[in-house]
Amino acid sequence: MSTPGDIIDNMPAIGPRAAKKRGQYHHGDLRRALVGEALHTIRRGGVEAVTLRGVAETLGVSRTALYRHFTDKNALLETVAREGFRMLREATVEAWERGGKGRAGFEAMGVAYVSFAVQNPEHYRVMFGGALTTPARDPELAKEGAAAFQALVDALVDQQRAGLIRRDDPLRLAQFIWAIVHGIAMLAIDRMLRAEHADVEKFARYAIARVRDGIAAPPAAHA
Amino acid sequence: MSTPGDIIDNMPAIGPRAAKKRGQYHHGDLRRALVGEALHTIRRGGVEAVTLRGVAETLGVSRTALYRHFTDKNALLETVAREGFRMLREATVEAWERGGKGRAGFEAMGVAYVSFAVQNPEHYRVMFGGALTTPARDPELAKEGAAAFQALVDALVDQQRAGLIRRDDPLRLAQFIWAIVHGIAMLAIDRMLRAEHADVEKFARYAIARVRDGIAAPPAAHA
DNA sequence: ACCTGAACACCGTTCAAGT
DNA sequence: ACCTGAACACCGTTCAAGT
Repeated sequence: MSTPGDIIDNMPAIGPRAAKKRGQYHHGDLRRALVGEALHTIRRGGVEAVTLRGVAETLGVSRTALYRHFTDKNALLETVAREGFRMLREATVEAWERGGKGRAGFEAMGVAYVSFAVQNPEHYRVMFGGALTTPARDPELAKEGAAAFQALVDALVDQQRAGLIRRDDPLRLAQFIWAIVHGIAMLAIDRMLRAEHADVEKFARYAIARVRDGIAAPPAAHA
Repeated sequence: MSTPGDIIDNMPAIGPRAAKKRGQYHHGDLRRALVGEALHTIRRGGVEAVTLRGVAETLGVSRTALYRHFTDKNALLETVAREGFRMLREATVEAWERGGKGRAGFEAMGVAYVSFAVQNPEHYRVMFGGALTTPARDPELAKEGAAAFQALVDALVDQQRAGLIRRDDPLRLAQFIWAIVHGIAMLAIDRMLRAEHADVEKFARYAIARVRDGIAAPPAAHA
């Protein structure tokens, strides 16, 4: 066990550390602190390790203080998931652009997607995998998820314009690609890839290469 | 809120069905009954709906009777997962064979995989998705999972021999295909496929067609 | 507004005891 | 062998009360 409250240090800090004195109100942005602590716990031990009581105690706050900022535990996890989609989008878009777009950029984008999942397995599982009680999705979460997906659509349209990819419906194409990287990510996280192919990034490159052949533009039989 | 204890009334009351008389031992195969009841509950409300207390009560058995047949709750869920892999293997192999193997059979196999997942979403989630506490996998579960995977490898090798598919490492190829159908299945289960492509089977056929082009044997430039 | 402690209705699991 | 009830150490959430 680490000392309680050591992640709060990431926050801009209102004072030396953020710990509050017993009996006083919480210092500053409890909402932010709750999300940060939940994410920290998720990284260390998965969603199942998150208990409202534990989070509150680490933050030096009463067990029910959370309900001032979230309707319930699920709402807290939804916020964590939302943050994950934002990070995923930023990682993939940056890879796409730094890779110079086109073929190389697209490969980098795919690798970045899988890498994010493998490096943040428990966080990724909260985003997908049904850890959320999702009868009615949080609209903010849906929006962030849609934005991440849109980045992929944009990259595909760009390549279609450049004549690199067949001109199928971009949404359909994007879902196809998404299913592949998502499948690789999930299998890798669940440790279901054989030892020979445990190098996930390498495997991702292989997959992207194979898919390339499948979605390549037809051999230029234009008008 | 309902009055406490009124759920017991749902039981057929000690007669027609297999319910046992109060105070007596369980009729026959309690182990089987536990797995069946757990699966039933999973289908209706997901893994989270499974409580040992609830399962026991439905079966008219004490809350701790389960521990005579399973080391803990996780062991029960592992058995449910194992059963899922067996069903998945049977469904895919049958599709492959009834489809006449080859191209058509392989497409049928892929569709069967995704269909199983979509028709048994909560069961599928127990098989993957980390619902299990899997620090050390149940060897029986691993075996059943490997058998399901092997069916895919076999189908690929068969097609390689028939010159339909490029002669890459079959294991690698199988993992690639698996990632795709798994990705489609998970996204479908999580309701993340757009309305336009909500017809999962159709979408699966599209994906398989695109992948076909990527894994096809090179245009016969042999010796 | 924001926080608190006590209380409620749940969990999985252990254990001494019964047949 | 197989089953039992009581008990233990947990949960998320509600609620009247405090500042």
